[in-house]
Amino acid sequence: MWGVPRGAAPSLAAGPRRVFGEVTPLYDHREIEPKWRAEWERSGLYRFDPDDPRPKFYLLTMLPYPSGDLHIGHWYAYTPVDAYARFLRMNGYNAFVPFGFDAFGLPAENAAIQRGVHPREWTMRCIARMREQMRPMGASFAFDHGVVTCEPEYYKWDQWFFLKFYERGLAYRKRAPVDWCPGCHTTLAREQVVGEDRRCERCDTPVVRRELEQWFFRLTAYADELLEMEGLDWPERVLTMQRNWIGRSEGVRLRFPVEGGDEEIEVFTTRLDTVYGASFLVLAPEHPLVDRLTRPEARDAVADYRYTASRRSEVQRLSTERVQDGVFTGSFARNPFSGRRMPIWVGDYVLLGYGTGAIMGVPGHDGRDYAFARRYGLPIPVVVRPRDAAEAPDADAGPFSDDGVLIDSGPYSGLPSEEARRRMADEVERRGLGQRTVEYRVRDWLISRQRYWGCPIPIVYCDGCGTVPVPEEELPVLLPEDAEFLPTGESPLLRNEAFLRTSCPRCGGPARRETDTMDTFVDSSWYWYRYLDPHYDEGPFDPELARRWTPVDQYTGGVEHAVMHLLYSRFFTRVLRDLGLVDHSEPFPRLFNQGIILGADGRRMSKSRGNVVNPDDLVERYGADAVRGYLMFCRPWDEGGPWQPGGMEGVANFLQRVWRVLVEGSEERRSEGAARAAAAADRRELRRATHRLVRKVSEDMRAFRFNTAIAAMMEFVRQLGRMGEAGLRGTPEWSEAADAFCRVLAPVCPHIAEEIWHRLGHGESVHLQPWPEWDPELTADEAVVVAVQVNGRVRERVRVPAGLDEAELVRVVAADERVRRLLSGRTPRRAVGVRDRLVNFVV
RNA sequence: GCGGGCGUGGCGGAAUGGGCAGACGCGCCAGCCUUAGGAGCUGGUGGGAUCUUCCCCGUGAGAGUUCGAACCUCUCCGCCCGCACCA
Repeated sequence: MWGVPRGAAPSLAAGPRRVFGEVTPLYDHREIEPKWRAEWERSGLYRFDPDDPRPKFYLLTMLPYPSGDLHIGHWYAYTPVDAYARFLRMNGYNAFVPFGFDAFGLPAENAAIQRGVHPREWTMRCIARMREQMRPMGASFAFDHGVVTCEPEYYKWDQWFFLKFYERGLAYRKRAPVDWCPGCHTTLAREQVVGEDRRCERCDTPVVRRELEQWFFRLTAYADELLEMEGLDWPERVLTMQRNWIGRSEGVRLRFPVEGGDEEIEVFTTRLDTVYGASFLVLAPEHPLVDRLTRPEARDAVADYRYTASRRSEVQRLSTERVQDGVFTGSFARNPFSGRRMPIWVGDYVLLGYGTGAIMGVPGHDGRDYAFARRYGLPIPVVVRPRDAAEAPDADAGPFSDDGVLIDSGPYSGLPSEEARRRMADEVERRGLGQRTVEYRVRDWLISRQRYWGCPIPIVYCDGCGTVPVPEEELPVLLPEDAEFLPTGESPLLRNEAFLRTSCPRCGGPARRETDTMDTFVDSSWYWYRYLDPHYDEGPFDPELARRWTPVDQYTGGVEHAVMHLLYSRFFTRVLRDLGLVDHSEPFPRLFNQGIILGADGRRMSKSRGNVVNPDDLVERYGADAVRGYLMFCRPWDEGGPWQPGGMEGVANFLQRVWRVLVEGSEERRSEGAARAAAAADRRELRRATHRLVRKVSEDMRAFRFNTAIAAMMEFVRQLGRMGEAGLRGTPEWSEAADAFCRVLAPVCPHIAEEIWHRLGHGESVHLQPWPEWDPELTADEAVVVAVQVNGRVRERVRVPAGLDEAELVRVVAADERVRRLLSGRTPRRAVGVRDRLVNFVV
């Protein structure tokens, strides 16, 4: 029943083997892996039951975009998730591990343009293919709970959320300078523009600036709250990235009166302590006051400058070391602290989108202002000196931008920066010049995309009523199936009359639909709630299930989503909370980032580079269990790196050995006859090894240290093989060892573990067994070898009873014959003992 | 520039409440088995000296703390990642 048919080609890793002159049965993954997968599917082994009374565990992995081809990186991300899920179940948890697809997005639409396939069909084919490629992994995921975000029954609720956001003023439309990707023919959120040369995160094309009317989600309303991350068990760098991205800074808004009128210029500063050193003001070129403040004689120069600046943002700023330039408006303001007359300049190193779009120039204490002042010969007052320097720093030596002690600052002279800021802010507020404020770097989330393959924004425009939300009962606003895909770069929705033309929900008159679709990050900002019951139709998700099953207990995924997806999801969850839909603020209290596997050449895997490692080939050759095992063994899960093709063999050999020791070995014993009487000491040793294995694997699995867990299994099997030779087969200790080993192997290599489990004579699946327990008593050594050091150098090793305390250990070791010889009569000045480790004699 | 992380054999990596550095695996070497082996088994494998033992040097570099440092402190060097005119 399990011999390899003569004609069948055995897999390379499991070549025929001769024992006692005949071909013996061998481990053939091609036979057992499909067999067990079919069996698990048939018996519904991993069917999810939300009402199962065992403690729940929601284990979630970021849903992938269905690119159509699974590569080894996907396996690297998902295999440990499956192993951990199996581990949890064996530990008594009802683990929910759904798997879905982030199915809207540009590649499908581009495929439609290039190959004439409808995006829906393309996407569904990709999903089918990826599911097919996932199958051999034997993953215990709840695929039937996996949402596909391009399904109307899903995106209907994106639209529903949009309406809720709109009602609360959290979704709004405004005209603003936005980032446009010429490659993708759409606007992008600020988070999707990367690098110092500002490229599109998807296609790497440099973005350009455009002034457009777009929909935004008011993320900034939650900026402060999103900064609260205490208690999140997340990788430090992700926390840091989010903190930096939100970029909170405390400061003061301060108004400077303009000479000869009643205009005022408001600036934001975090360094109010330097206000006596402010010698000029700079406005962003787009600042609304520029026109009014520009004197007739400066008009041409300012207009020129603004034009150049506007072009500059469209072309790329190639250098970060660009000079700070600008132009004088001809107007002056007065410094309300020093009384100094300050020229008002326009400069594009000042950004309209941050603070007030205007700054006070403090060249003595800010690098950019310094460069600007130098360039245009503006005065450089020095008003702060370093704490430990008695003299004022020389203005020619460059700006001093640290905190220090104030000088030449009227009544504030002599105060440290921090205290001065406090008192000066009091004065600002007292005199009505401005107030303390907090500024954030994060912007509202631009969600409009000028593309077809996304969730339509449920808004219509009526000549009479203006912007009108689509009523809830009319959702979903369906994407028209009959769209035409042309390489014009324009959304097909713009030319689709049937979609475009509608009637106003308010007055019934003719109206036009919004043609922008939503950023696909909207789809992925709440999907884990929908997973619980993907076909629920009374709301976006079943609130009762959400109450019991969320937040997610453990989230895993790539670090590339550190700001985008994770920030949006945290924002969404807070809005859901404020809508009364969930009772928590953080969707993912625990996050783990797996590393990225690169091509063997050390570069990112891509078809164009030809360095993609295909899991199908590896599975065919070595079997899914070996591939799973190797991926979990090759490095710590949070580390990535180049694919090392050679390493596969090691795990394949390990599984061969497992088979030989546990399956073939038992045959040999039967054919050889009775086992030799096993020594009692060996039997104790075997139990010790078994219980230590269980302890080690339990601890490592819990902490996601899969590589060392597997190393421990490898060591154990080697030892087990030796024990078998020593005649321990057939003993109760052997049975315990084989039994426990099968169970700890099961999460990592589920197929072979199941096969061996059954061959050991068990009827029920190994995956339904409880995780083995270890007895601390049994893991303890009876005797240990401790190192004997003299002056910190190992000179001898001595076997002593385990568990001696420091004093006893030193006494026992010092009494040893070889140690006495080593010390040769010298009396140690000191002896340090470390239990079960070493003794150090200082002479 | 700011922030986060990391430097251990030929390679991936073990070992950080300071305590025998290099677990486990790849590769390499030797032996066994074999008609054969790109299979399997056994053993060896940081560098140097000696070739049996004893010894010396070794965790990016240098210093420090300590009986004892890959681990703690300081300085420096290098690499990776994120942000980058944010006032």
